[in-house]
Amino acid sequence: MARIKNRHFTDNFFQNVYEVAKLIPKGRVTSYGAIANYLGVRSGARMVGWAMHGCPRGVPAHRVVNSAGLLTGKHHFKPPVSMQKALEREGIKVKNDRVVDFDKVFWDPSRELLP
DNA sequence: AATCTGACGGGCA
DNA sequence: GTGCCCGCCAGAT
Repeated sequence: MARIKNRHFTDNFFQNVYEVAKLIPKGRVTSYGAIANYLGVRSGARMVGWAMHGCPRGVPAHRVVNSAGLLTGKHHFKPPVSMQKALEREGIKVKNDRVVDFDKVFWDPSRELLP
């Protein structure tokens, strides 16, 4: 697929991001890059992050962290600690803004979710 | 129109 | 493990 550079494509991309985010099982987390990869945009991790900037209600944005398991987006929550709180409430342990056992709670849409 | 920034990722020293 | 650089694309100024 050649690069499609119109608004329609980005709108779909944002929608897809929200859909995938909603599918993240409770007690699991995923990364921006994983979602981008699942959507076919290899280097769209930043776009996923930007999509979360306007995440509608019902989208568990707190379950999306960066590839290192860091809660890089916590500063966008009010209060910022609410992200960690939400994760801990679901059984995910967070220490020093980092998800403990990230490899085990990691949920890869491309692998666990079938197209 | 040009430039900078950003809830990122991967590669390399 | 840590730090720096580059690529990536959409908004904001």
